[in-house]
Amino acid sequence: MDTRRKLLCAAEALFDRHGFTATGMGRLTRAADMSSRTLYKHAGSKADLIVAVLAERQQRFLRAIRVQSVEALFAALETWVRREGGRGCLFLRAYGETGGDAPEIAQAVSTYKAELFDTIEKIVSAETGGTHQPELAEQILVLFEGATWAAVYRGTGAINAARQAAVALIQQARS
Amino acid sequence: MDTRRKLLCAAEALFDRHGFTATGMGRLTRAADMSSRTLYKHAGSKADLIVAVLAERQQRFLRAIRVQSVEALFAALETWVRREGGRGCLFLRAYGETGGDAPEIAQAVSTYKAELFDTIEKIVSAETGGTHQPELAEQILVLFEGATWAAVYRGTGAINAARQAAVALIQQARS
DNA sequence: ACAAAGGTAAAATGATCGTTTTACCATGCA
DNA sequence: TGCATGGTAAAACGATCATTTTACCTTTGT
Repeated sequence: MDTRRKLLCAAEALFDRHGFTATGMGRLTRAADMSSRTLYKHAGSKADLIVAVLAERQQRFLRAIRVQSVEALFAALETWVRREGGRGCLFLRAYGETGGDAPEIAQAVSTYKAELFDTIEKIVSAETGGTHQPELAEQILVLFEGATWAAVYRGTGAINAARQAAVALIQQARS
Repeated sequence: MDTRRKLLCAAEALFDRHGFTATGMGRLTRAADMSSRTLYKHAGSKADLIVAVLAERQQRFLRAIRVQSVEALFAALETWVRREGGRGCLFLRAYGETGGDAPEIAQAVSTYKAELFDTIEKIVSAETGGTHQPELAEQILVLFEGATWAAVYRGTGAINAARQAAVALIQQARS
């Protein structure tokens, strides 16, 4: 089923570059190079398509930041932004566009963010000698979120700043 | 001209709660309790209205965070989020919904972010004894941005975490 | 040979979009 | 008295929205 992948790729790119609501199904069928009938047979509805795009993005992004140190975490984010461009967190953008009025999308966002926090918590724990430090993990999460968004208007320099701040906080916690 | 203020207030609330694109002019006229003719005479167009809302928000928000310490900066953010709710940065949301396809909105966003960075830079400078430290200021900016967004899904706890991280970074820079 | 599967193009559906128009009503000032 | 000013309601505008329908074309496996 190459069709579904083609659809998801086109949809992810368009949603990311032009926004979810502003991207119409007409533009999607053209970009994915398929008839609207085929699109609806695979996607179900636009909301379903958004959820599918988010699910695929979650897998891809979490795999991209599967690292073992805080330093590498921010390096991975920088690589991602250089490759894909930085337009903020796609999940929060989806949530913001619907105002939480679409429960399925709100659910996808909270699932992703929970897993993101979990990922960061594990990295932080590994760097501080296996100790549980939820407050420190939350600080790193905030830096990660901030780097993602600040990169929109300040470029990858913001990610570097975040990386240095994160390293400093970790080092301070270790002593 | 009470009419214009009524319009801007209603528009800001609806845009914030339901998104810019998803908020139609019909819903706006109902919320602002005025005819569409009156609305268009004051607003010009929807894009103009969005720009006007952002300009008003910029003034209001920057006034709310006009403080003299990093600690107070994050306390002010927490107060804001408690009062107005945390749905992320309205400017970046507007930018994300249009994908930068609307130059007037992109301009409003970059103007605001420049002034925000300036504000933070001054606070940081005051706290480090008048020295210029753009890297430290950028770290605080990233924490501020991250706190704004992480509060969407983690509540005000994320702002507290950011505040503590910021204070630690400032203290470390002072020694 | 045949039928199911999966695709196409193109038109139609009804709703909603942003915006403008038409026609009217109050107010206050000259 | 008269005439701007600033508002109202309601209809109409053409465009676009998400979605469905109709009718047809290729594959592919049995």
